[in-house]
Amino acid sequence: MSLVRSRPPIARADIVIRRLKAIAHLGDDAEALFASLSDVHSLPAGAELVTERDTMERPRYLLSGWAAKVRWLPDGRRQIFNFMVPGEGLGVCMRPNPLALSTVVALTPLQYVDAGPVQRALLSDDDRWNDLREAIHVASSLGEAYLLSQIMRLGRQTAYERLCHLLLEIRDRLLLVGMASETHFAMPMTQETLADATGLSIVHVNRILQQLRRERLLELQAGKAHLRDPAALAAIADYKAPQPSEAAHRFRH
Amino acid sequence: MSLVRSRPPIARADIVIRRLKAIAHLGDDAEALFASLSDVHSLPAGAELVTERDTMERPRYLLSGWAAKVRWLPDGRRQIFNFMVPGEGLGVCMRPNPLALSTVVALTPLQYVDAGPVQRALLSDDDRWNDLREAIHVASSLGEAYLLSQIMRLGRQTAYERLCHLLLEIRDRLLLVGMASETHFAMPMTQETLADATGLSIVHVNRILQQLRRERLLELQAGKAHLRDPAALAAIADYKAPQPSEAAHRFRH
DNA sequence: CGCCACATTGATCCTCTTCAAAGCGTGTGG
DNA sequence: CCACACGCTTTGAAGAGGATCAATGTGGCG
Repeated sequence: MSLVRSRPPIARADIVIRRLKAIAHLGDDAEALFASLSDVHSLPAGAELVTERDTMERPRYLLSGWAAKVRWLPDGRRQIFNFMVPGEGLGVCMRPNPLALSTVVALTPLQYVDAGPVQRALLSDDDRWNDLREAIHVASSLGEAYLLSQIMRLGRQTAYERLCHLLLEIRDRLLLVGMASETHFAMPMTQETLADATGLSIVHVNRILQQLRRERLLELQAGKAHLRDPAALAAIADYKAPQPSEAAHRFRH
Repeated sequence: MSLVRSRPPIARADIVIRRLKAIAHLGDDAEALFASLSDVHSLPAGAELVTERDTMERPRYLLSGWAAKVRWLPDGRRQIFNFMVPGEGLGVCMRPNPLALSTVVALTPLQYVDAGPVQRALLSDDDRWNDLREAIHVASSLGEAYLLSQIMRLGRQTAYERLCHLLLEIRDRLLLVGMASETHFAMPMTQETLADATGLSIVHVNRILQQLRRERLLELQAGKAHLRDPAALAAIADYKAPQPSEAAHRFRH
């Protein structure tokens, strides 16, 4: 597991602040806390950030690149539970998972920052961090919503619907951190990755993507996604965006 | 939504205590707190305990009967995210979900108890409830593990494997509260319910159950399940029980 | 140039769905 | 006590969605 500590941290936790501000209210103290995070690490594609059943190490925030929470069956079948996009946290929670429930794999080269200070703030009884706790709660709730969407896709949607739904979810997650527009975003995933996320075969993913292309609903090439008709895609997939901000308003008030 | 308050509460929260003690260490204070819960309600089969996107009301513990967290697609397709068996909690968490992420439906007539006092203890800053917080954390972590198992089943397992896996998981969850032996437990579910949980059609569930019966791996009739060869089932499904207790030991120490 | 990872295509197979009907058990009303 | 209805299970036949196998195409890169 080759950890490389970048001396002058190019990537900063700004993206994390952006995300948390998008889903909750974050005070100046909390913002300063994130801005002070500087223990940045890099990993190559394919590296494991976390190994299933290991004790969860230090909490982290992804600054750049993509990761996926995965599990394998003994015969090699792989399922992706969830993606991690920049700005999202890993093991940062009021409930520090003692044992990792899944392996986390880098899908691309990535950078993350150690969130030890955030974790300490969370677990302290200092009221100054109440808004931070709220934001983390909302983030955690969002994470659960993503898992439920995944179950819905896998259990009751067709291949066609699954892909539309997943792409819309990814767009919205990138939208939260300012890395997407309504119609365009970077998606550096192979079709194999998409297949492991949607529970399909590579070949079938390829064919469905071609269909979506033919129907002028989607372009997907060179790591760039272009949703040519987001409304149509949402109708196909019965896609509804989670409402984190509304949740934030009601919490603790 | 006909709520019936039973005057002399026949069902007590003993089963909740039993479950939490099985997955964590629970002090006398916490045990007394649960024992004092007395606001018991009953619901008929088919009633909704929680409606998706409603604000989450009072936290509860299921005392008897079965429930399921579900979501529907517009055309009527239904997916069950997770079951709830007696002893399990709903909305009891350091993170009180502001908006319910799924509808919760009573699969059988059931009883639950209002857990307002538990929630207040959790959110207080009284150190006396630290072990309670730990137990709730472990329970919440277990809940997430069940969601991940569900994703694995739906995404990458065959119908045959899914049913074996799900039945073993249910057995273990009932085992936690003393409502199952290694091989026998009550399972008052229709095949339709099983289908909605496994993402299969009713007809196919029926055929797979028959196959398991023919192979002398399983009996399932009159609401009773009999796993005739749990080891073989586990091998088929690559089933591994979650380890909540080990987790509990490491937490906060 | 040649290698490698990834995308694409065609053909065939099979798991699972759908549709339709018939059995079965239980509770209810006449 | 029987008739009937209703919910659930079971069975058969046909069809579709997706998997698998195998090969070819394509682009980046040492």
